[in-house]
Amino acid sequence: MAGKALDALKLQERQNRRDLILDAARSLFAKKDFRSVTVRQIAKSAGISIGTLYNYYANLDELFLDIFLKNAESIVRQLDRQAGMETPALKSLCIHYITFLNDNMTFYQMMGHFMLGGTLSSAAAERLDLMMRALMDRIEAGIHAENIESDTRLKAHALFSALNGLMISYAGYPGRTPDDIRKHTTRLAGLIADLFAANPE
Amino acid sequence: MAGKALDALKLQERQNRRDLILDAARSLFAKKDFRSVTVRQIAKSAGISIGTLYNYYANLDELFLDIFLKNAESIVRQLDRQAGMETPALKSLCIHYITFLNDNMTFYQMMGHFMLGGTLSSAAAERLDLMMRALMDRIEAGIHAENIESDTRLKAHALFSALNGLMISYAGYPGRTPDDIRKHTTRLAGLIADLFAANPE
Amino acid sequence: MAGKALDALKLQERQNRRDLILDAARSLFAKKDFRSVTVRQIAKSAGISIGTLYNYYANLDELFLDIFLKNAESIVRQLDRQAGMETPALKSLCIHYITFLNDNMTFYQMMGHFMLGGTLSSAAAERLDLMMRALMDRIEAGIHAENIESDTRLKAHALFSALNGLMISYAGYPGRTPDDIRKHTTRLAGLIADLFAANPE
Amino acid sequence: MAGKALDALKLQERQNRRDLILDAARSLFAKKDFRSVTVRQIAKSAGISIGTLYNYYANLDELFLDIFLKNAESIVRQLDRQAGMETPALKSLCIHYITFLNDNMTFYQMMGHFMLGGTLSSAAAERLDLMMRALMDRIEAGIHAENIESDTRLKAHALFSALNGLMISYAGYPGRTPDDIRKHTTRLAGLIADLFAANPE
DNA sequence: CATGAATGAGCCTTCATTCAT
DNA sequence: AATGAATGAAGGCTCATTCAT
Repeated sequence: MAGKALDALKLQERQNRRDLILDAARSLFAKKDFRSVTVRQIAKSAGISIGTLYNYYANLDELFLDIFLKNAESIVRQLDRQAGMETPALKSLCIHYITFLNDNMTFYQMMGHFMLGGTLSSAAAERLDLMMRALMDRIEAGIHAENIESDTRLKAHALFSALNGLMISYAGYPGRTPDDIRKHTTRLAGLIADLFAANPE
Repeated sequence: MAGKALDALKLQERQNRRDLILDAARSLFAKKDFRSVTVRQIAKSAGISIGTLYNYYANLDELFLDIFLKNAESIVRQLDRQAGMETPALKSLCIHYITFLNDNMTFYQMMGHFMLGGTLSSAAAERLDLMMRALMDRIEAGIHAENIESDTRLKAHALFSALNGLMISYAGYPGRTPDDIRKHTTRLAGLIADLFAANPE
Repeated sequence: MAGKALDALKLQERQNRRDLILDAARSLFAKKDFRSVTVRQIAKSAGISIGTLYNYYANLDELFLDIFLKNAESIVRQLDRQAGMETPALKSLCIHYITFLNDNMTFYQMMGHFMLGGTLSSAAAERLDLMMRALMDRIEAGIHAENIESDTRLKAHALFSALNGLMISYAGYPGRTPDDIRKHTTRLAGLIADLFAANPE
Repeated sequence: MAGKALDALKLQERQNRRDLILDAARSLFAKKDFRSVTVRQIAKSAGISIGTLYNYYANLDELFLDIFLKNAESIVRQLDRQAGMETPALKSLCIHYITFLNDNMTFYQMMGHFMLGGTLSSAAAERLDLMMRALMDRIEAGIHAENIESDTRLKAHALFSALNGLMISYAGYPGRTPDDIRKHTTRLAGLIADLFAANPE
């Protein structure tokens, strides 16, 4: 029993370390494109050696995936928290999500990285898939909340895509400030939500 | 006057060279992710030296931008050609565009590159902006064709984003073949087009 | 006196642990080149921690040397066992030895490691020297068995070298299977044995 | 024609550079085990950058192979030069070869590296094979010179192995000076040569 | 204009060994 | 005695860009 408790402690300690590394990496991502962040920088920023970092993550992509999934969990939790509290439900959900993307560009960049270019291990691919489904569930729930009954999963896919598309289309638009971007994408998210909510069946 | 003609000739010659390089790069992109293509490979594929390549392009990003814009021109031309020939107009346009993205993943990846991560010179940014506007004009025209009158530019933005989003959300989805992707994104594009065409004003 | 017995027990226990580690390492060498085996792998394979391994061996080279010497003991025992049982004695001995080398490439690679590149402590060097002499004694005995009387130690050296040389010259020869190697080296070992047995004094 | 001459010049220049790198590497090998020599050290010693080194050699193993083959060429030329000039021919050849090995331990270490552990490209394997055959031809010629007619190729293999074996068996023998080694291996080489020359058919 | 050799900072990753617990 | 996390120097290699010819 003591052994079990010890193991739990160790596991906790290990998770703490991983979180430390994760936070260090995230703080770097705030300053620059995540693809240009190096192992050295992350290790230094976390106050550990390079070797130690590799004790916790087999390679950079695993670390990146962990951050991505942490972020995804976070947005899922946020959506769950606000579900049913605001009306209209779908519009509120869309605006929450697009706000999240504006606040977490790294999440969005990583989505692009893993979805377009990445070479994922099958274990990693599964984790990614699972998380995407969880996210999609919330969006589908938002659609249900609008009393839409037909093709809800498909519509969730379409809506999810449409929101994601706002960022690739406008996030780095030359000559716009982050605040401009936020306003524009939020407005467009609202417009898109309305379209989906209108339910022209 | 002779000088002028000579200049024109030179300019033409220069453009020919650039086209040669462009085509070489494009043929490489067909085989592999554009971020993993090296200058050496492009030069070799174009049958010129690295130094010569740099006589025509100041750096890789300029070359990439050129390719991106060439692709954009191409899709604009395609949209112009099919405009008014097929009905329903907007749905046809959307499916054309998503088909183009499926066929030209490099275009899409570059859009992500420039919109999310890139550091463009202001001249380059302007060229990019101009081209995006031209593309947007066609989409707006498609919306007009559905007899939608209000907020057409905004809706064009929303629609453009929604279509782009399909790729980042589903291209590369683990376990799907390119053909699966194509079918799914085309279907979703149709659904999105219908929503926009429904015009619930 | 009780202390003495306890000491002996401890010593025995210690030796058991060393044997455990040795066997783990050997089983790894069967699968891959010994230079590419890591401390971590050996520890894991032995079911102990890295730290514990270092309680029993000051460094990797000491472990390697121990394995080498264990292997050497083994071949010496084999030669003793078959001595006088087969005729012609020398040829039989040579074929036994070359068979052993084919079956224990690690032994041979380690011989190369220690004889060509290694930096041995003087204690280690002495252990190595002792074992080589023991091996040489058996070869010299084989030469005596052919009624050769002159320069027998020198001839033992020459014969030992000649047999060792078969491996560096043919093991790993590009395009040959392990079985090809075994046949070729065995045949050559027979030829060499005949030359030494011919005794042209 | 000018182009051809220019090409030849360039080729020559390229070869000069490779020779420069080769010599730098060789001078390092004189001081330490060739496996512990690094790319950085070789580049520095050759007065060039790391990148430049890689312009001439795709990887370290290619460089090592080149050095090995250069050395092999050198011993082949030496054997050709002395062929027929000294008697007894075979003994002289053997002593020449063993002297060469004593003077060029790196050659011997590399032989071990490529024959035992190396991962050669097939092109490299072919170059290696060709050179080994050339060397073997000389040894076979030496056997012919002793009026031995039967199994000469096989005997060449055996003799070649026997000589190579002298080094792995004695080159690093603990407590011996290089001069001790040289004397002992030379003496044994003579003994071996006599055995082969005795031709007990 | 064309060439392509030269550059070298920078990349990710490995691994024998140590030492606080 | 046993542990295994931490270390960090060192490894081989890449590649956009420059510049002397």
